[in-house]
Amino acid sequence: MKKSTVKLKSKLWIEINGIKCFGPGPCTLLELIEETGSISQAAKKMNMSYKKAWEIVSRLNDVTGHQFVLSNTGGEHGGGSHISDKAKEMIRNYQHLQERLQGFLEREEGFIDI
Amino acid sequence: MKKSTVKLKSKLWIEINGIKCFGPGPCTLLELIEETGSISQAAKKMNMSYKKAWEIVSRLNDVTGHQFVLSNTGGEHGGGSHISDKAKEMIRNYQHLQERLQGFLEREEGFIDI
DNA sequence: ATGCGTTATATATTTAAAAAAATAACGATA
DNA sequence: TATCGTTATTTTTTTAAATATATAACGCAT
Repeated sequence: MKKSTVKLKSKLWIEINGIKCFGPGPCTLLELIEETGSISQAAKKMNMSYKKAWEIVSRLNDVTGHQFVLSNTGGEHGGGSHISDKAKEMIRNYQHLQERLQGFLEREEGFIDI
Repeated sequence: MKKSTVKLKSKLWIEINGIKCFGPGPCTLLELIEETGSISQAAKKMNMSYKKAWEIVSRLNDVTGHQFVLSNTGGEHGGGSHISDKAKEMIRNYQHLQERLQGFLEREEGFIDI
């Protein structure tokens, strides 16, 4: 008889004025926009449709009142996007929070007994 | 200019052998089964289809190897269900954990600045 | 002017999840 | 044996989410 493995899992997100706008998906997306310089390439890298990526960016800019992502259309390579310092700060905060939550869950996991 | 309200939210669940089996839904369901003595009435009370409720119960019994919910079919009132001590223990553990997580999030919320 | 890759947006299609509906079995009771 | 409300299960329908497709605009380069 094999002992079963018990794991605590969670999903963490931020709501602004009641609107869910920042979780694991948006966080990864922002990182990839920074890395690739483009929303469409970022979306492709994480197997997300451009439309969904655009909606995330749009909602983020909208609800925070900050320009998390700045975009240009046209030009040499068709345009592109990059993220603001505010966005970078948000990424850092979220990741730090995520790590602390992970620690919390791992400590608690020991107390779950089935 | 009104300051926007920032809230940290999370969802917490337990996986056994990689299978998600206990979260807020199942927890409420078990409580209502205890309260009503029936899966169907419990499901109705929380606006859940009987089928989904039954699947939750089935998976829970299956994956834990414990009889979290014990059912009888037929008989005076058509049968019914009740939950085991193991299930009650699980509910307590989960709720306690949820409370501690809530505290964690509220403390962290102050550090999020947008 | 034409081509390029991108942003921006709307529309259509597909997929997955949830709910609803239908059916059978069960066992006490009348 | 007919009735009852439940559990148990399958099948159908509805709903929601995600994806795919299509189109226009943009501005630089050739």
